[in-house]
Amino acid sequence: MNDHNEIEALFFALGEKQRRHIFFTLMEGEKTVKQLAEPMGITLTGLGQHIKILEEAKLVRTQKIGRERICTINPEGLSTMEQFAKLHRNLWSSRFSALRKIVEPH
Amino acid sequence: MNDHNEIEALFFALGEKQRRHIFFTLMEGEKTVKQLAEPMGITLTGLGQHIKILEEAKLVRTQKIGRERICTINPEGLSTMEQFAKLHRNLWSSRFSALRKIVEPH
DNA sequence: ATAATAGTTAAGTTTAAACTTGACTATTAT
DNA sequence: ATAATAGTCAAGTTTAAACTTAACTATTAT
Repeated sequence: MNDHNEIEALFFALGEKQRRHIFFTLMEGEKTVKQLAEPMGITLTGLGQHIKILEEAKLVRTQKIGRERICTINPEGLSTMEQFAKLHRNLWSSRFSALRKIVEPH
Repeated sequence: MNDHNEIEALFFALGEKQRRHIFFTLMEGEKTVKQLAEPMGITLTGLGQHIKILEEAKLVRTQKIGRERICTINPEGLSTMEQFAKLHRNLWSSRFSALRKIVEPH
């Protein structure tokens, strides 16, 4: 399943506090690697590693303009997350109502 | 913000491979701590620690019946996740369309 | 009553992954 | 041309959190 790896990458990426912070910062508008790293008190290398993980999860997009890398939100990740949550909530509740039919027959 | 801590707990919980596996296993039906731990090749203690984190994230519910602890899915976590994804996707796309208005005025 | 089973708690160990360093490239500014 | 800036890469260090052990409680089975 290709879909499964996408979900794995998504939860892995947002499972880390600093990456969640980067994501929420980018929600307010695009930023360079430098602009993200500085207020976090983290090296450019460290930030670059986080960005790569967020990109793999399709939560962030980047483009290199001149010597700087501009980072923006990629809505695809959030969309995948919404689909996932919706699907599994529905799967579970249909299973639950099937159970109710057995436990409470009439 | 109370809401923010809920999200933090949610992503932290699902950010770990073993906990995602526990979650997907419970989607198929309720299991005891023992039943979850054994096929994973992990101690009851280790599993108990994961379950506690999943409970705090409202992804799992447990009840102790006799000497065993029954674990089931708590749909509240998935619901919170869906709301979160929907809200932020909308926030971002409204910001994006505002940007398009400036960049492409007519 | 005793043994076995299921789980819990505190404390220590191990490991994955977060983070840094140092050497490097590419771009922009002086 | 040179210096400064922004970022990258490989390799090593550090840390958070995953995991275990050992001693314990509570419940069920013999």
